[in-house]
Amino acid sequence: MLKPRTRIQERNSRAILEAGLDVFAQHGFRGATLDQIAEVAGLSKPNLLYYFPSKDAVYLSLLEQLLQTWLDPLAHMNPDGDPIEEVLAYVHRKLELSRDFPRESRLFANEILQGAPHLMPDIEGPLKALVDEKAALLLRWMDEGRIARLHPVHLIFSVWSLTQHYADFDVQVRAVLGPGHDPFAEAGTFLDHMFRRLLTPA
Amino acid sequence: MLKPRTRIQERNSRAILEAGLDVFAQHGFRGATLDQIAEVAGLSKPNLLYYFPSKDAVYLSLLEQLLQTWLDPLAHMNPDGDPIEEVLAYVHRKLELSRDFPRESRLFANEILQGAPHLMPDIEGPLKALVDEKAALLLRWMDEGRIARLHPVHLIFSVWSLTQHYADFDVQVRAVLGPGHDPFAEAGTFLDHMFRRLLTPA
DNA sequence: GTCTATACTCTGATAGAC
DNA sequence: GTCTATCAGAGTATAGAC
Repeated sequence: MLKPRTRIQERNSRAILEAGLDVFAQHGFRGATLDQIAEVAGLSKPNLLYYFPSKDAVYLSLLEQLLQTWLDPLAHMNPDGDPIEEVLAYVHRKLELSRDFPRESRLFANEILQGAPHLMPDIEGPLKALVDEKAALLLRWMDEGRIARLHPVHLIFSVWSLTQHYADFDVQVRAVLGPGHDPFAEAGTFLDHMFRRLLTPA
Repeated sequence: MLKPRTRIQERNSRAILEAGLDVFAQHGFRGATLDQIAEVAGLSKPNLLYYFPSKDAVYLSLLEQLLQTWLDPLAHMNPDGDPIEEVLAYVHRKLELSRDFPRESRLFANEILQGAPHLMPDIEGPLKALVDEKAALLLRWMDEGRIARLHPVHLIFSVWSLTQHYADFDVQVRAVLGPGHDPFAEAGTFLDHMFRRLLTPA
């Protein structure tokens, strides 16, 4: 990406990333076209390529920011807090991400569906390391009898899948619920209930 | 699709649909190319187009079969069975679908991520109708005090998201678990535990 | 910095030989 | 039924005027 020096460059760089997020999230890397991204960004295609040297560069620039944002809620699970409230706070933060950044969620989903060709190193590295760390914490809480005993890694998977579903399958969720629903508000109540019930020791 | 009349036509039609499933599931509709599908199928591109008139025709042919298979487990939830065992059986059947037909799951995910341009009528029609029917059944069971009270539609969403996650995010699941794991076997145990705990009346 | 023009490749689809 | 050849259009990317 061109290092932004002027306000115009700043604005156009942002517009391209915004547009790229739209298009890549909907159609995946190969399904997205520079034509479409340029149109959404309100630029000509050559002008887009003045700011980013290639389609790949736009995609990679988007992915770079993504994983950090994605892992942040899990990283904030506090070892010294109340176990059940910590997990619930994590669930709610993750659901808020789905609500506020659905395109980022779908971009991530597309990348994984393609076999994670760009993100695999990050998944096997920092992501796995963080999950291992937090799984150990959950296990300690289970050993201390403060939350119910469950496979800690699959517990984390369940938080991911349940929250991301509301971003990635948004159109299906809304179509099935019908009009007059607030999917994310209902999901918040539902998931709070669900995990509280699940985690409270027997 | 060409109506198969000979064994060769039968074999080639199948090979094309198999290959199309591979490629569409990984790259989505726009990201898939006839070149790649033909290569995977072991045919030339013109020969592929002898069997299917267009790229669209291959994709639609795959989608047609999909929804029926996808809804089948939910349709089989029996109003006269034991409520908790019926839901658990549904969860296990859905997880088996993820294990045995991961490409179909990813094809579906891709279609929804794109905004369900082809499947929306089926989602608003038969799928919503089936969910409404089964949600009413779940609600009856809740009213009778035979399962815990939860939002029935979001309960169904939770089954979808938790089971499909193991197909759609397979590479991530395996990378995070590390070697020496059987994701689907562990998920079966985990989800059985989870829903039993969740659904048992207080 | 942005545009027009264009090079070159890929993609979906067709024609016609065999 | 399958292949080679090919077309028109879309796709990524570059050159060069302004």
